[in-house]
Amino acid sequence: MTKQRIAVLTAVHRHQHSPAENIVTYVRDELPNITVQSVYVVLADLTDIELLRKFQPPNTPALYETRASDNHHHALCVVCGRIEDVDCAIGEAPCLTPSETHGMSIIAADVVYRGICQSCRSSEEGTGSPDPHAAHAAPTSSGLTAH
Amino acid sequence: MTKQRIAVLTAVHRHQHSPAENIVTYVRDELPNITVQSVYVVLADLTDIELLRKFQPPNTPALYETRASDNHHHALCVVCGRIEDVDCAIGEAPCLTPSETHGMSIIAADVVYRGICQSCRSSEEGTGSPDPHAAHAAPTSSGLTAH
DNA sequence: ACCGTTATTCTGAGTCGCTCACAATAAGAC
DNA sequence: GTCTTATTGTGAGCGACTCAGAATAACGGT
Repeated sequence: MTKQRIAVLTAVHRHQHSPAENIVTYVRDELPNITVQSVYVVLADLTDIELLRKFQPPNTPALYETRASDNHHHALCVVCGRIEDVDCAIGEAPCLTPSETHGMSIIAADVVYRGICQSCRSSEEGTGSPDPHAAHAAPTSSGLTAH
Repeated sequence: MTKQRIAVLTAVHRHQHSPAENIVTYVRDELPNITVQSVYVVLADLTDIELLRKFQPPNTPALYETRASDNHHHALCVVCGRIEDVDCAIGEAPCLTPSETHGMSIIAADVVYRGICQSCRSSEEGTGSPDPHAAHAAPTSSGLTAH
């Protein structure tokens, strides 16, 4: 447990669902000389130890969070990219009973809900045709992962 | 509807869950001069039209399949990387009722079941400690996406 | 059939996110 | 306080994909 690891862990703890690149900037507040590669290594190590969980949505760098051991899921706003944690819907192991597993023994199910978050929905109501480009262009006050 | 697009479509149809790179080689049986970039463009176009569906598991290039309109899911063997289609378990829209959506209106749920397929399970039974490295190293007789 | 317009494909370079090999450094054990 | 091992830092490199722009091919009208 080095100071770099603790710094990365607290950075992720404070900024859930952050990509590695953001973690670097957060950690550099404390350790200005830490390198990008070290952060990648530390993130991978902590993920192996299951102190962190890595979440890889499409078209996005991998995001890290500290809720690692419980098997929760994620809701992803397709407009602004916001991500929220979602607990299992149906009991403990929700989607763990697929209809036909082709002989596979299932370990876990990763669920990604795609939807539109409240703020994006209200800002789209005024617009005649919603402009998905605005989402990627300007993450205004709250960045993609800062909420 | 050009011959390139038809060739790509049939290639994906014949080789479900194939990455773009493999599609290139398949298509080149018919159109030896097609370029990698064209295949990428065609795959993106066909995905937009919803003639294809793009599936992006972690640590793997994007895979394409022709079952595009139905919202089915995938089971992924964590040892050999084999992928099987899985229909919805609980009714029509299985995991579409998360416990707390944080104000998001959910459009769809993508589910990835992680497990171990039958052949990997039987080959691991002999081994004292299962060696996950072998998985990435040698996809033995059946390649990662050829099954 | 010919021509023009638009969509599709090709060429070649470039980007992003991440990984690798290896040297330098720091942390814990004796 | 040294020694050994784990952790960081350095710098290059890779895979998968994207982009800008030129060349080509597919329709639609005459």
